[in-house]
Amino acid sequence: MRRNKVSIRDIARECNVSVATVSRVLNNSDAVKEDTRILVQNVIDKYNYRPNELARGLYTQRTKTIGVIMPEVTSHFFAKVFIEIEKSATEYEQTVFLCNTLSDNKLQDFYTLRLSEKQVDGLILLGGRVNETKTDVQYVNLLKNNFYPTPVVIINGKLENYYDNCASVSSDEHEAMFQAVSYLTSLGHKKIGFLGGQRGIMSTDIKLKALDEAKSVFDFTMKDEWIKLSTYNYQGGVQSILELLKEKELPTAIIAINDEAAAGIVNTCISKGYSVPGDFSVLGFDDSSISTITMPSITTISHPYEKLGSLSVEFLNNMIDEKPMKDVTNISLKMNFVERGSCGKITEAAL
Amino acid sequence: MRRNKVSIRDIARECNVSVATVSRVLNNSDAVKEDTRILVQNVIDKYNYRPNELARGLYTQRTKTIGVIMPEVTSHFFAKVFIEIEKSATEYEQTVFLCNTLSDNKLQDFYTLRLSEKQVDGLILLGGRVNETKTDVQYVNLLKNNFYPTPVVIINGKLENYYDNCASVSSDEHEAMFQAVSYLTSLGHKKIGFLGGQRGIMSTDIKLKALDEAKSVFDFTMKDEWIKLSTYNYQGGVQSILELLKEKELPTAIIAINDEAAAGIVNTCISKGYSVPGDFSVLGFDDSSISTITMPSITTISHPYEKLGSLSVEFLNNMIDEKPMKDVTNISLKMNFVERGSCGKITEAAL
DNA sequence: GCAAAAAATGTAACGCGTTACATCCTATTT
DNA sequence: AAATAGGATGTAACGCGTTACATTTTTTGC
Repeated sequence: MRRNKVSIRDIARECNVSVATVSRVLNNSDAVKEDTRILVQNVIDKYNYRPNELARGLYTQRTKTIGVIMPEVTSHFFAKVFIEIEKSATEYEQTVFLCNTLSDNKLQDFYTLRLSEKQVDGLILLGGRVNETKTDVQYVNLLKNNFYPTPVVIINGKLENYYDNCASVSSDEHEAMFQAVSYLTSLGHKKIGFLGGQRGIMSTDIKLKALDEAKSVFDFTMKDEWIKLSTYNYQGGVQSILELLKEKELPTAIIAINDEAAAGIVNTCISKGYSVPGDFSVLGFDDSSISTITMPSITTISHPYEKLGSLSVEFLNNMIDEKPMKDVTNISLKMNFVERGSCGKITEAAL
Repeated sequence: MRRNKVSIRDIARECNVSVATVSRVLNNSDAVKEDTRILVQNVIDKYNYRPNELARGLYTQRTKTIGVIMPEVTSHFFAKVFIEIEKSATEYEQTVFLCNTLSDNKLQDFYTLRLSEKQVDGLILLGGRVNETKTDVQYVNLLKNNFYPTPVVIINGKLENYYDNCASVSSDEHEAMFQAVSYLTSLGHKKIGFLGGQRGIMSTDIKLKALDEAKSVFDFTMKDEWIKLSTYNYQGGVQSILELLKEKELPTAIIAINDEAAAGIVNTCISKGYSVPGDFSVLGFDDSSISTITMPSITTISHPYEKLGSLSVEFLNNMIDEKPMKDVTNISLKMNFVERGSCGKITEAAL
């Protein structure tokens, strides 16, 4: 077996003090005589000794570790949120386990159990399909039976009423959708389509619901044939716009599930000879890096990434420390409109 | 303090057996009478008991955890490699800590110590600038003093001769550069420029060196003024092409440090009224998702992502298990040419 | 039916920090 | 100089699996 690192007992022996004293020096706790402190610290430095976090965690019941479960970091949205989570976690002196489920429920279960065994102090769930569908019920049960009472924060999802020790942080996609419609109608668009995404996933369901509700507030139509769902990526955008273009009557504005899909839509329109925004205004979501790459660049609605990350870590830590949450356990944050080139005033041509 | 989870002793008590027996059931080790096994397993299931990995790791000196340190997951290349690392790690029953340094050396040091305290079984270093520069020497010393003897694998970097317990897995960017030049010269290009990247980082240094060496094999020129370095992203591509366009004489083919930069180059050329590949052939690297989004799409040279991930995890585990490495501790993998639309035969116009 | 071998199970130490409690030492008070 | 308070340090239990070794139970062989 590999040689062991030096332990607190080794340090204590060399200093002729007890392990308790070394521990006190390590944690700046209680009183240690200055002479002793310096003596011990010197030996610690001499050996580059650092306490074993496993042993520490075993006793303190706190690992200073949190888990993050998401579908895929290769998606720009998730990667960006992750970076913010990590930044905040570092402020709380926490390290994060990142688990990519690749949208596989089995893998999600597996990682959840794994994280529980690793004694994470808390879990952040991202992009999950936690609502009323069947697999969700199953996952919620797994959480209840095998993860409770470890706290969980869900980002852009719903877990309240299902798991006791939880909180949520969301982008207000409902309000964002109203912003979107308000903007598009102000440009003169009266026919709006929706492309990409998938029912059963929060960010699609919410947007569609909002779009429907917006009908009673704004003057526009949205026919069922103008909704083509598929996936959350570029290819999904391509597929759904190709589907849409088969219709006899077409909308003049298109809201895409996200910027990746919007990019697929923009490029496909252009290569089919349409003009964007001349023939179609295309609006994306997320402010992904891709949105500045297409020509025209994509007008989009961005998530409050930094807040999304920092608040979820803050909420999680409040629960970990069992601090009162001031009744706010579910928060919804405003999304930000980013105007670029893919939307424009309705033109003669489009009518 | 939060209530403790059920422990192996609780299970043992309820079963009227010793903890050793429960442990044996958990690990399928030694012989346990079938009756006992079933009895114990039932109680384990009843309580959804799962052993505490901290305690296990404390004794076995193995945490089944590895660390990955990289600049940023928001970069597509790193995210893709990470996904592959995670897949392979899962096969080895390992969980991974992901640390993003945001290219900050301090943060890199910090995370390295953190991972050491967490007793990771091994570390994979990605995109680091480990070679002869000053900060590297400092980092290597940190590894030696505070991380050794935990094994380290570096992807697309060099650590041999600096750290004892290490291995490396690389994309053969040198050979890839020869492929690139061979391809471009075969299309008739005799003037090749190089844009993006940064000296001191392996993937830039190697490419420039290879480009230089290729001069004696292929018939082309590469003037110093045609090399404009900046960063690894879209903006870097934009900046460097704008710099290049100020030159009196211009190359007809451009090799970009990666696809993000290539995208910036392609789009900038187009918006300046040039044609790609009519006026400039642009070749990228990495096969990032962005390369299929620009118009034209970007001809690129891809990394063997899956191998990069799986071999680094395999090497790491060989070192963890102290298996002989058959003398292969540094491996270089062939990159793959992906022909798309951004390169073409040299035209009259470009001459 | 008994001895010996084999199988099953138990005991207790171990890995390594942390901390409640005990003990010892120094300084202050009278 | 003795008593006391308070500061400094030590002792040992604890958290929870694992495993070497010891002990008990069962099986095998004759």
